Amino acid sequence: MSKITGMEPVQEIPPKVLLMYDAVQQLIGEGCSVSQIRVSSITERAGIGKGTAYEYFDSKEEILAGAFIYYVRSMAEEMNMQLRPLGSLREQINFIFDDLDRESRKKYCFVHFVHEVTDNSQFSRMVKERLQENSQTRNFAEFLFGDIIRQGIERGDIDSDIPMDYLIYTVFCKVLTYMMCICTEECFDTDVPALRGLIIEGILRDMKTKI
Amino acid sequence: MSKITGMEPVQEIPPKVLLMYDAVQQLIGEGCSVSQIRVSSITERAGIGKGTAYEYFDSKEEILAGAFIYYVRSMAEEMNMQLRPLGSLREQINFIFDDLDRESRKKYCFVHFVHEVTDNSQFSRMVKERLQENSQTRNFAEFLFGDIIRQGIERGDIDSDIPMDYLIYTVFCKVLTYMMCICTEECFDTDVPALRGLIIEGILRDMKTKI
Amino acid sequence: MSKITGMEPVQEIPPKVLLMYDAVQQLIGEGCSVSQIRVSSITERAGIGKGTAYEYFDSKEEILAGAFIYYVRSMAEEMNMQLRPLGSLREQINFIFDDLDRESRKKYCFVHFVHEVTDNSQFSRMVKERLQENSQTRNFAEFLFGDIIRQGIERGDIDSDIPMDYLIYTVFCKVLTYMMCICTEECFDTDVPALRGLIIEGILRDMKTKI
Amino acid sequence: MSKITGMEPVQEIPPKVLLMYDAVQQLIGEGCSVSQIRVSSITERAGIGKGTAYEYFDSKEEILAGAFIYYVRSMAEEMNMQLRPLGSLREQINFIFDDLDRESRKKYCFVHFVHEVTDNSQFSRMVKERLQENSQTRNFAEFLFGDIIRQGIERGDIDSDIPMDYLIYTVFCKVLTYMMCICTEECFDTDVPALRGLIIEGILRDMKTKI
DNA sequence: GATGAATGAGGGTTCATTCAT
DNA sequence: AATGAATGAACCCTCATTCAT
Repeated sequence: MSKITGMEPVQEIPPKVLLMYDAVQQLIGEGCSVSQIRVSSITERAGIGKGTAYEYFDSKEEILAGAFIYYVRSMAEEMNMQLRPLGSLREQINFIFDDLDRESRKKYCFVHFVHEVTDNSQFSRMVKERLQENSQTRNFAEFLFGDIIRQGIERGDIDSDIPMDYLIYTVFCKVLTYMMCICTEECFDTDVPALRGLIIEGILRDMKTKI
Repeated sequence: MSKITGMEPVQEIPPKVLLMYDAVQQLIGEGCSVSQIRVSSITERAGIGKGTAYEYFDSKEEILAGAFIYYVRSMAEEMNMQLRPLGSLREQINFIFDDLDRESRKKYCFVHFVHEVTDNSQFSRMVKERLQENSQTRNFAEFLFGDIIRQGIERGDIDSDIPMDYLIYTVFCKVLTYMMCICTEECFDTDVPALRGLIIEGILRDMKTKI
Repeated sequence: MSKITGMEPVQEIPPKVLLMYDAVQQLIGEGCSVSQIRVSSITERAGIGKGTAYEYFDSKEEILAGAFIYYVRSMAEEMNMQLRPLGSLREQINFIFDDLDRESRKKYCFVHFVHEVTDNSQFSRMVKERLQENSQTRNFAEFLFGDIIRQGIERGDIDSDIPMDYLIYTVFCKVLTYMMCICTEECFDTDVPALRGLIIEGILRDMKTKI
Repeated sequence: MSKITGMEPVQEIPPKVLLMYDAVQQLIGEGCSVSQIRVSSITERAGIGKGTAYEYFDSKEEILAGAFIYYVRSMAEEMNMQLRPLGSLREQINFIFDDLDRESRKKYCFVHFVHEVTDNSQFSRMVKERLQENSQTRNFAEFLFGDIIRQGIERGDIDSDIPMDYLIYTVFCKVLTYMMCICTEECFDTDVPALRGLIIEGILRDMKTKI
């Protein structure tokens, strides 16, 4: 049987695979680095047999790739669903930040996903290629934020003269900045709410400023 | 004997330990993920015996922690040495970006370092705490960019009303964004030079804009 | 339900079991060593479900035992059918050798069968005992070659003073010699046709020579 | 470090590797089929750690290949050492048969070795090629019996007009036949001593008979 | 009777760590 | 101090077997 890649339509993903994806997210959220994730910890969390993992995937690496790809896809979809109804870019960014505040698992998964696609490992390349092959978007930042930026342009919140790539990377970068603040706040006792305000103002300014 | 922590004064670091640090940087630069780095590959690169690694460090994790900490320390020192003489923040940022363009090893090491300090793993916490304990700076972003920002404020390039944390995180994340662009350009055919210009303008604007 | 042993009368063997026996022969003929044969590869070849195998057999070992036993039984029967009409021992041996030349699958199956009954493993013992229990012959060499030797004695081709065991082992050994030649000819570029002639002359001489 | 192949000069074989070779021979002699031999059972017998096996060999298959090759090499060497002083081919064959009678381990190892080189598996091919590459002999039968046959020709025991290949295969297969008799005697109550006599006479006759 | 998804015991292999030299 | 052969715990993966459908 052909194996799972992570690009399957959501409704076609077998339930046990969804349980595995969720287990990976839990483990990442709890601070396991990718190398510390064991196949057995995934299957135990998922409540399935170890052998079952290999019914759906060829290797541990494939499991992780599938889980990561599924994570970005569902994050992108979720954002589009929840953000579209909101009336302004400011509200949308606030919603994203609230979401990250609420669910630390999401935060760590996002950070990990960024790690996976920015190092130059074999695994990284594989995940990026697979994501690209099967979607219309050119990069994963566009995958995540392309829609709300296009909306913002239509709405007039965003200056249409600014190159799309810059807009996307700017939003991506500011979101990442906020995430770094909240990821390291216990260590570096940062005044997170203050920075949050500044970050949001920064985004809005960048989106409106002609170059 | 007490072991190496990565915080030793540079002149007190044994030559074999420096060889090991360099080996780690080489491996990261070549696309090894941290989990793929073996103690044996480090010692082979360093041209020393495997047992020797354990004369200086208690475990593989300590080796990596030492190498990472040394990397940030020497990057910070190097930046301060080379950037101080430059006359403006713009020139300083350009110098940093040129440096990253030139040496892909630095780029990947930096990205990896960021990974290590933004996930919530045991290892990450240990590295962050050790860096904090032994330096006057509050977080690693300040460790890297604190000096040039303070210089910019003195010089008048940067608005002194903006909170220090915001300035630091902004520079840090813009630099990170640029690195992500160049790390993923083979995959996502991004127009890197164009983005570079926009990112630099963005930094300068963020540094000058009263909130 | 009582399971298949390999000793069933041919017409009582269920069709799916025959498909499995054939699959085993195919796999052996293709160079799979017994340890490399998987239950799943047998059932896939046979075009049946994996679970079905366990309707007929208790274990993988039983499947292989059944297949081996069936193989020798049908080989013996086939030889007797085809060899009896031939007029001389020489013609009969030539027929056997032609047959082995034609079908490499037979050759490898025969070699494998010999392996199975000459090592001193548990499996080997089981196969030998089962074959003995259910046939009148005293050993598998007699099982295969007993009939043509008895024919040869009646016909006068073979000296009746020579002990039966010796006659049987001699034929067996010479057939095995020929098989070793053709099994290793690619490796050792042997002049097979020349050796074939010598081997046949050797058999005929051994069968006629008083001791 | 480059790994062990089984073709190393005897004095260069590390002691732990010799212990492993011996363990393999013990296990085979006790009736383990090759597939039943575990790396852990080899290392336990050898009294070494499991990891140590992989210091010397790349895989379990390599361990077995090395052990088999070493077995044939030392068998050949031993035979040449012990058989050369004997005055006639008859005495030499008798010596071989006595040896096999005495040490059942040798018998089973020999039979197993023959299995390994007569099936058409990947492993078989590898062992044969390796043996051929590194020795002057053309095939493994010559490897074992070439010397005593050449001696016999010089001495006049063997007719020099008979093709070498035939002589070699004949001796080889008669020896194999004897081994099969003694390997299966518990099962098939054969009169082994009687057969032994006949087999030896058969060999001598085959060696002297012009074609 | 037939199936194949699910299982988990068990094996091969890796690699951080030790320790005798 | 330096070494690297030896180790064995731990992990990935396979595959014979089961059982609900």
